[in-house]
Amino acid sequence: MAAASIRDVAQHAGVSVGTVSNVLNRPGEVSAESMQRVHRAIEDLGYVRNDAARKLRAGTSSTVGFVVLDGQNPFFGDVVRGAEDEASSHGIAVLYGNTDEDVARERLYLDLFEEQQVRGVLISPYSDINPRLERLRTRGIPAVLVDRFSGDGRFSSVSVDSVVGGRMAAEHLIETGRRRIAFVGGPFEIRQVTDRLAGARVAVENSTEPVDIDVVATAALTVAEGAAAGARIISRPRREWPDAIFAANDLLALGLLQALIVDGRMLVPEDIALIGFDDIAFASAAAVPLSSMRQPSGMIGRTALRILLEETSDPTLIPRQTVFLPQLVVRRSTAARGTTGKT
Amino acid sequence: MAAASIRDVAQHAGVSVGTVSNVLNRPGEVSAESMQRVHRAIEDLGYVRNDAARKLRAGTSSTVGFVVLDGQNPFFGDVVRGAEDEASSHGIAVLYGNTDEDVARERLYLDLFEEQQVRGVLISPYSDINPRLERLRTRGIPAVLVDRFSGDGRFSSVSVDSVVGGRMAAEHLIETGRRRIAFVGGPFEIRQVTDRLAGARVAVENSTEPVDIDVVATAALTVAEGAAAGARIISRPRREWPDAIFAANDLLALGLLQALIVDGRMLVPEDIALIGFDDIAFASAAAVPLSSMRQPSGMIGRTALRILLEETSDPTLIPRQTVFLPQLVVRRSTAARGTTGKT
DNA sequence: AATCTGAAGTGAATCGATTCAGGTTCGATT
DNA sequence: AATCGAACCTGAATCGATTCACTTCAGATT
Repeated sequence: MAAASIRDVAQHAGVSVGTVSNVLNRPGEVSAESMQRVHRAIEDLGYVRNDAARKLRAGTSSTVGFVVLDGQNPFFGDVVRGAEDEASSHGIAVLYGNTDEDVARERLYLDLFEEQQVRGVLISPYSDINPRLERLRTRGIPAVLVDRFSGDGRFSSVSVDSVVGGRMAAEHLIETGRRRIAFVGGPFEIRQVTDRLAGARVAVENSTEPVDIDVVATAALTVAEGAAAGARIISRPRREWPDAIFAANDLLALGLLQALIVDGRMLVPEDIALIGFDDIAFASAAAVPLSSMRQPSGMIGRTALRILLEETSDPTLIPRQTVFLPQLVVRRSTAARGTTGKT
Repeated sequence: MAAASIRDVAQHAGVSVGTVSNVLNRPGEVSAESMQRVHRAIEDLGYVRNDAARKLRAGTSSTVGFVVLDGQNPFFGDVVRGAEDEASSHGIAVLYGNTDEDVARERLYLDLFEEQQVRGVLISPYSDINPRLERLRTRGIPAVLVDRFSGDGRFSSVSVDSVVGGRMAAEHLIETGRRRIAFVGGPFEIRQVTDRLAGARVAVENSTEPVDIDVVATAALTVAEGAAAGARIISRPRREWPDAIFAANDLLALGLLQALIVDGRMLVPEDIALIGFDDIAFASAAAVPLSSMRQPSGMIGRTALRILLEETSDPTLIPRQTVFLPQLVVRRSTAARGTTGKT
């Protein structure tokens, strides 16, 4: 049983294909009578529009591609979710691909999206793919960078100011009396990591008190790497133990927390404060609820999608950089020493 | 600058469009000479295949739709990931939509996938959509149910035996000396929840020792609901405290764990054992590493996709139900009372 | 009665990749 | 030399929705 085409519908309703198309696309220009008959026919035949034919003719689709860096990180899950919400209110679907920090897959998905003639592309880039995105643009497919500031201003971007976030986190640690801060994060190819560290350094330098900061490098932003980093910190001679840790993201922080609790010699927050970044859902659910720099993740997705749609409808728009400020969320893991603080 | 079409490529290379198509689709039937010239031309013109035209002609695409119940749950993230991996090794892309337990969105995505003529649909159903799936099937679009046994055998499914899983979890609690078990879960519209409880009841009845089990209902399978349920349990008179909790999934379990630790009167695992279901990544990273029933989540996704592809290539295949057994993962949260067990 | 107007409708051309019946070339075989 | 077949190539027809120049016709205007 072949699917019904627009021609079948036209025949069944006793009108021309043009009229059927008008019923579907500009209902104003059709008499009530035809309208009804066409709808009947559609119902009877179970007709469903063939998107391929429509797309071929129109040269564009109602799909948007999203190339995500790390689908396992709940932070990106929230961003995708926001984009999806916004998209579905515009009748647009999000096609989505995971790169897992793999250059080949990043390219694969961009090719795929180009073949599919998506309306536009959201991407949290891993490698430097500006040239690739330029080419897409000449094809009429705009792109918006997500969670990454567009340094050269060639594309619109939606991100969070990681430098400010890093500064706020470190200032919070200093204000609550900490003086020896360890920054845990890596790899340093990831822009956000270096920015957060840079921000923390600013806070340290601006401090009226003398504050130390040292760096513990990790190979990835995962729970496992966080736990490993924790073990390394614990194995230091006791007098070199920090009294605060700033983790580049919450996954690391959760790993660190686990390592510290298992070891048991340094209590959080009594002996050592711990703060993460992203404020994923699991941060507040940790055994010691985790302080964190909240990113408005859903909002990032929504905004990116909205900007993308604006650019598709007016290609002359100049790229604009949207930067949100992160927000300090204080929970028990950074309570000051004397405090019995619960959250 | 209009994008180059296959005709432009043919002209540029001095061959016919048919030959260009052959280069792209059956490289064996083309001389090395033409091959090279066509590839040159493709390079020069920056040609990219128009997927819409190809799909229109072929009547089918190389895309698969995945309708996911709860994109925020890391368990589904892992399933999607597995499906994606398998798909990409077949040159197939996964289009993915989140229903968030919303009937309207479920229908929306199915409509969308039908218009797009996807190859097939993976779905973890929320409402009863068998009729809708039947219609898709008459259109040549097969569907595979994910994480849900197909009761009437009309569709293939890939799931985990939740009854057995529930039994194993409860047996483990009983074997390690627990006698008063609380089952935390809900809503009971979700099949998995009732199955897991049913399994636990079987274990209790089969036990040679007298074992109590009672049910603490939740409104959703989330961390927040878990914490709330924990508070309710703690507020009971002391002699009615359970000595073990079986949570319907890990999100609940993590919430429960947090509530118990914050309160501090019941130690895990000394006073109360805690086991979850799914074995998401955060389970092992919890402050008290969480015992759980592991579901082979990635495998579920891979398998579902593989079955789907088989059904697309041979529509006469009879639906088959694939059921995995969950696996008990013992960590510290269910260590026997005397033990200093660490994991 | 002749003419015009606007609303409603028609149907052929179009988008670009694929397919396949038919054509050409050329070396091997008889 | 004639015949054959394999290898390779050609190009028109096709998929289905959209578009737009064109037709139709009821009713208004002169």
